[in-house]
Amino acid sequence: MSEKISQIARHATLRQLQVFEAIAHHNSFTKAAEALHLTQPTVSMQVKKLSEAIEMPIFEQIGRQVYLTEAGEILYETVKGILDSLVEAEERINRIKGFAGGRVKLSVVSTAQYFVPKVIHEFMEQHPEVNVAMQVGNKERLVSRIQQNKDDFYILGVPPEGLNVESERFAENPIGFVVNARHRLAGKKGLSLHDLKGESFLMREKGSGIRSHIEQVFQREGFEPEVKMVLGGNEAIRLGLLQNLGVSVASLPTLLDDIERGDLVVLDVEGFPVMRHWYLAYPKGKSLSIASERLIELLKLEGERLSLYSI
Amino acid sequence: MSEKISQIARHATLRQLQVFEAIAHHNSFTKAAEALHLTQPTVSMQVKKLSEAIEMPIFEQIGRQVYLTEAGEILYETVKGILDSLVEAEERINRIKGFAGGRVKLSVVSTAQYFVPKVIHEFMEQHPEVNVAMQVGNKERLVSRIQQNKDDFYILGVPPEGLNVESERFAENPIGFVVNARHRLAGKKGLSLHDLKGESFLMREKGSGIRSHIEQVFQREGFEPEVKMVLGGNEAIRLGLLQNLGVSVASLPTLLDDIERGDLVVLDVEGFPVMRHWYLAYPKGKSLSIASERLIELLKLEGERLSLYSI
DNA sequence: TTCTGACATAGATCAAAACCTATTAAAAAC
DNA sequence: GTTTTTAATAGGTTTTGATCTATGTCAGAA
Repeated sequence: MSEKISQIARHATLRQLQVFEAIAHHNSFTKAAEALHLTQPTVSMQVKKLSEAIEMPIFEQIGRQVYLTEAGEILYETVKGILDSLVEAEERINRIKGFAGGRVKLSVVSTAQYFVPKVIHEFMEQHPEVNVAMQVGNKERLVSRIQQNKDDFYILGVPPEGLNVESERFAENPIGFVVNARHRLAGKKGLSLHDLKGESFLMREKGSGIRSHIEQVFQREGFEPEVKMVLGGNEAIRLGLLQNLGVSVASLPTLLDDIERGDLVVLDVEGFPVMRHWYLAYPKGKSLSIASERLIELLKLEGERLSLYSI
Repeated sequence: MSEKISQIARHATLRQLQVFEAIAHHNSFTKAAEALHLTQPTVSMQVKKLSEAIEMPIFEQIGRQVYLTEAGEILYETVKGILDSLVEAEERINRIKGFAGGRVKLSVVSTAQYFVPKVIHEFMEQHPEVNVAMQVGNKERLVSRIQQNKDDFYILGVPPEGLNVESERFAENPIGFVVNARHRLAGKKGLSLHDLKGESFLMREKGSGIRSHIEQVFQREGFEPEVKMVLGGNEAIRLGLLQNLGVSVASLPTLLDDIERGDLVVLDVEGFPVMRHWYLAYPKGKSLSIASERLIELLKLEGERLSLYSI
């Protein structure tokens, strides 16, 4: 532990150590002065001060040569190490200033894991020297991590409240009716909820954020779907749809690939898609690294791209 | 190489690093201020300056907690290392200030090797943590080492001239007639050179410093000894004397043990012993360590002890 | 809402660091 | 013995470091 503060640290200065290093390196006060663009008396003075701090001579002059004393030699080894480590630290910091070598930590709610990794991948191709660490968790876990300042930023499905964070809606998360392309309703225009009566429904388990949200909408419209299957997890819904087992209400971005490929289609139902959003958040006072900012930028771009599908 | 001087070293101060370390350690400006007996604004100011030196924030405040930024974390690791290494250097230097851990290097002319090691041994018993390194060499070699400032100090048979050294006559090196205790002259008082005529002489080889010195004395007195044996080296002379093979002229200190034990005796010849000396020398400007000074002190004591036998 | 804890800012003082120029001192080289 | 090289000393200026008190701000806790 560096609890004990040394006399040296108390009374010496970094400048003195630099000058000392130069002298020891050149074995000459005058040469060191030249190298540092100083006058010779200046370096003499610095050495004198440093010697006083150490309470021992650090150089001895024999003839017209200077030599390190024993104490000087000990100090020299130390000082070389110190100056080198400062240079190294500075290099590392410069690297994170200018991108390379930095790391970005983010946590996302589980529903975001369908599109964030793709963006991270893109980011890492552009900046291979940046380390990205993504955590996935439920809302509770995210809130806890935010409070502990564990990550650089977060992606959530609802704007966090009560926490002191900057948050920003950055992508639309449209929820819509999806069917297999071969489904009999596929492609039909101007459907209303009533046209869906009697359809087999594939629904997420109770407790899913999406399901509770959708149920509110249905209730408002007085619509009661005939639920054929309750499937846990988004992936199960997706597989059900691909096998044309029925209609589902789902977050469209998570099915984007299949929709783009034409295997699944979004039904044109009045009042849908219902719009939810993704929120990007970070604690107030957080100083984001350039790398983080760049990744956020890419996420927003992807967010905009996704939003095209909401129209 | 620490040729490149870092921005940090240019603009930061050791004090700032200390304060920074304390804050990072306590995760609090206020706590750090207390620990360092400073006010909170003071440490805030130090951090601000340090941040400016680094050109990056090093702390971020989230709620009522402070956290290191990424740059801060890099800096923290470095700073811990720096402060620790300063403490360690200081400890090492303190050890040589107060004896332990130091080293003493000396070079002696070969004729001194009969009594110096004994003193070194005594010194090392008193200060077991000091390293002593003794080189033995002829005069030419010693002069070369002096010029290169290779050792802390030197022991020679003549005061070095032409070199810029402090030198001090520190022990007498009496040259006298020695015989076996059973020799017929042993114990006789008030002898003169003429009483030695006809005695068998054991002499060092030509070229020995002692022999040439003695021959000058003999010549001055018009004395011409009957040399029975010429023996190379001090040890050969000693063995010859122990076997009572004759009279010898020798450096008494080198035979001290046998004389004290009573096996050999010094003859009481008028004008003898002739006095030579040992000289202790070190370059002007040399800063001697405490350990060196202590060893020199012991050497002088031994020198005085030896000198008792010159009376 | 108000209170409290924690850092930031402002303004000021004092000490010291970091330089310089000019001169002195000492040893080595010529 | 004079010159040259190299460091020390003296004396002075300017900058900046280090620190204080008093006050402001802001988020979390009560």
